[in-house]
Amino acid sequence: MPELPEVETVARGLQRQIAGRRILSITLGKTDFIDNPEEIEKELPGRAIRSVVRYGKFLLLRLTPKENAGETERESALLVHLGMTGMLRPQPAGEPHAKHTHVVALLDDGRELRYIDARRFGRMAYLAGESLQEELRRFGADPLEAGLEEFTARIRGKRARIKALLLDQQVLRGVGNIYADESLWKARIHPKRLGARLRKEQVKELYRALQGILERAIVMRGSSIADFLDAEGQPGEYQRHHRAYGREGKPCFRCKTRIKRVIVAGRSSYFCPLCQKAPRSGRSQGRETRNQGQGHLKKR
DNA sequence: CTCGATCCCTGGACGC
DNA sequence: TGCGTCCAGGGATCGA
Repeated sequence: MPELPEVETVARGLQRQIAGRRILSITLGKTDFIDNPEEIEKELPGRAIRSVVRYGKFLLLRLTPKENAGETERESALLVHLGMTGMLRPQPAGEPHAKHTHVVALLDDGRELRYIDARRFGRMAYLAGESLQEELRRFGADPLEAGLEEFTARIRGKRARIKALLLDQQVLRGVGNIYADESLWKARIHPKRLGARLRKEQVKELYRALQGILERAIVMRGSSIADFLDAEGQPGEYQRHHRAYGREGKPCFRCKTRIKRVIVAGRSSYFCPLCQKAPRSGRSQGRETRNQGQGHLKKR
């Protein structure tokens, strides 16, 4: 499932492979995940791909203006969200199309940029000018660009559970379920803790954990757990370093306690029940701790 | 404001 | 082998 490190990996691969190429034509398959398919068919042919960058979990293919369009140069881009199973990669035009290939852009060097997405949980949109800026403004800070001050303000300024905040793209853009759980594990914070009730020191630990994990995951070209492949068709390696995500019942790397799984913010959340202390029970924070009195805390 | 529930979609795992 | 069922999850939406 492409999150920030996976999308960054794809963006870098595409930048290397297709930046500068001109789009000659567009062929669409199923379009129910595309905001404006007819505009894509009309606007993309003739434009070159100026650069490919990541924006949160989106790929932003920045485009040149149409050649003869005398209009004032408006920023234009193709936004691509890979959802759960989306893949975007250039392939020789002669190669057969994989199943679930829904968008094909013929490039000026004989290759095709193909969007393949079995579940179509992704999203694609052509946007320009103010509507592009408006769309980008909807999202929160990039976790790798935000300073500690901003991060702290965003986390402590809300009363939602920390897991929900990490997943909320309007708070931070790019974090998904895997890296949320991994960073909470590293910072020893229970996913049900309220953001507003974290101590400053804990927020700082979370900030450092999140940045460190994202950076390391980018170096390893992301996590391939289901079927993530980068722009070159290669899997990532970071799944070998997961400490919490997907490890239900397995021993915690710190204390050997079995990793537990609970649903928080509607998503599976993996955590160590010993290292990541649950919030005091109460209607506001969930009741996982109902029977964990002070009794056995210092059991020795 | 925040919550959970529901829907979208398909492939893979699992049970019989 | 071949069904049926459940689950995964990012994001939108809706009602509580």
